[in-house]
Amino acid sequence: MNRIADVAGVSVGSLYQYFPTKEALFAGVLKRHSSEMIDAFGRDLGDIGLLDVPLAARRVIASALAAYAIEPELLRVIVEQVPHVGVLARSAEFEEQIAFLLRAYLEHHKSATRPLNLDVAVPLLVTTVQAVATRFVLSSAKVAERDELVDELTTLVLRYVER
Amino acid sequence: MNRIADVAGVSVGSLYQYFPTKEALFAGVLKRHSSEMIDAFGRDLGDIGLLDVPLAARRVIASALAAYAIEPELLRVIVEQVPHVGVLARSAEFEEQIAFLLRAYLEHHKSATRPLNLDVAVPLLVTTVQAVATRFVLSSAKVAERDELVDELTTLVLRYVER
Amino acid sequence: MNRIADVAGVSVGSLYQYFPTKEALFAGVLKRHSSEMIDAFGRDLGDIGLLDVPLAARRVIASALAAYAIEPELLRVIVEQVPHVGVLARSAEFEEQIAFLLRAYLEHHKSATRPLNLDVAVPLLVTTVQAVATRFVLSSAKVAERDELVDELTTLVLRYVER
Amino acid sequence: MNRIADVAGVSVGSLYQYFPTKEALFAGVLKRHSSEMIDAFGRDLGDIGLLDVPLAARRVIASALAAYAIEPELLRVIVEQVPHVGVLARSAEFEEQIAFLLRAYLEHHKSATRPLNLDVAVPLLVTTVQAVATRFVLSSAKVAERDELVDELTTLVLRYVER
DNA sequence: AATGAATGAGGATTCATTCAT
DNA sequence: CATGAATGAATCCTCATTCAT
Repeated sequence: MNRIADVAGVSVGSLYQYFPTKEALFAGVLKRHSSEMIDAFGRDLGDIGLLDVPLAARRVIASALAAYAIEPELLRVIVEQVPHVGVLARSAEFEEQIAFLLRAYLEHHKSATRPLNLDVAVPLLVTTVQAVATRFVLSSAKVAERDELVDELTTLVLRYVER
Repeated sequence: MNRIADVAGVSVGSLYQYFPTKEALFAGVLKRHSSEMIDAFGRDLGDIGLLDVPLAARRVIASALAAYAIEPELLRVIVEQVPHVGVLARSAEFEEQIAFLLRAYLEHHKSATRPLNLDVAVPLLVTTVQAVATRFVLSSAKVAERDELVDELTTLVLRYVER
Repeated sequence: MNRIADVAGVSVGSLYQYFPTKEALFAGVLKRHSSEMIDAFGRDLGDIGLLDVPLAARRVIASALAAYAIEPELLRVIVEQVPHVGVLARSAEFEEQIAFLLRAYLEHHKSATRPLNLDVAVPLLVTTVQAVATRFVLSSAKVAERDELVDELTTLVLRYVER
Repeated sequence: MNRIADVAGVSVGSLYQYFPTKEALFAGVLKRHSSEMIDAFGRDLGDIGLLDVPLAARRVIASALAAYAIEPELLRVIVEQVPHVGVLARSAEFEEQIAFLLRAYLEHHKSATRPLNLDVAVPLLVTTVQAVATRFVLSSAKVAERDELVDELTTLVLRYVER
């Protein structure tokens, strides 16, 4: 906390005025990161209502990947250094959004997909996207490779839900 | 380290005779866990040479999930508490095994699958299985749900690779 | 460090705010002791410009002995307990002062002394005074004996340099 | 102690069979060093009965210096690293020998010297020789300089006792 | 006598948190 | 509200010593 205060250019005391605890501060950082991911995702996504399913899927996946990449250094620190925060809790809020969106979408296009148990399929797909996205960002791969990865992820998802 | 020694029923000094450092001890635990996962996986897998592709895939996935589940409490601690060890590195050895096996299998059955860039497809699938397995174990879901999850994962994988 | 903090009536943490390391604290104590010896010596010495050589020599030697005696307990601890600090380095700063003064004095009164190789004579005399002074202080001899010792040391030095 | 045992090629247990304590081991090393100094000194000294006083003095001083130099590395460790052993106690035995010899010599040649308080003069001279010898050895000066130092030390001593 | 694994008190250092100014 | 010196529990690690084999 002292080091953080130093870098932030304030005193420890001030830091504690805003965050009663180290964990609270971490939670704040995580929360802000989640929000920024959600915002970036929303902006990037645009209006997918007019797109057909394959294109919409690709757009969603590309936007999700982009969202995970907004702060690579922070993501790395979160994944590698922050204890007490399981992978599951890391970007919880963002994942909930994606899950909510995906579930709504799949329910709405029910007739276009094979019969799915959404309680299983949705977490499965969301976990997959989250894990692949995280690994991609942390591998610091070239941007060029992102398109190919998005293609494959899209294929994976589409083939899975297809009739 | 003192606490660990206490619980282990030995003195700190003895602990340090076997592990020169706290990190060394952690590394040892992780290594043993990896080995046990690999062993369990190998035993569980049995001979898949005689099975057709769908059954083989299901068996591999089921065995992998089971491997992740051999020590749920330890997996939870590893994922949630051990800093400096990214998700990616956590069960590195086990993942390498799976990746190696999968790549060999896909190369061998090349003609039975659509054309795949294995440098992308293999990490994609391995990451997926690892993430889903980890989440499943940590969610402490009932065993009954495992079969359904295995079915879905198998479907996901098979549909992804098939022509 | 904990014990020192206790005795000092502060917490370990505070101690570490002023001395980042145990060695730093030791260095600080040694430095202060050196400074105090130098100050005491300077005060005690007064103006020896007006004195003839024998009297000046006696005054210098007496002041040096007095300087070594300002903190007998500390001197004992320094000599007997502090490792990594050779006798030679112990009161390095003070000795340098004495050496500097002595060399200047001998150069200035060159004509009054026999020809001397100052690179040998100065360390010889300084080492002698330092060793005799230290031993005297640590022997906890009565003060009465100090005068006699000063007399003899003065004789030793004067006879050594005189024509 | 473990490290010492390793280097010595024995087990800690064996070490403790010969030295009940770390301090006892140090004492043993110191004692042996003293003895070796005494032996070397005796051999080097030879028969000074036939020499005149100046030559005898030079021989004694040269032999003393040589004795301090028999194990420079050990002397350095003793002086710089061994705590709980004051300068005074370091080569106690050897110094006692020198002191005994010097006192006997001065008493025997009483008529050839100025009147001396041997209780002051003997410790003074012995301390001087010991300090100068130690500093000389630890300064790792070239051997060539030893002769000059011996000359000066001899001059210092002879002029001090001369009528 | 030799061995060396086991012991555990001791000690240096860190760091989240408090609180008087 | 801000400051930052003070706090001290907690933690990692060392090393002299013991003792069963």
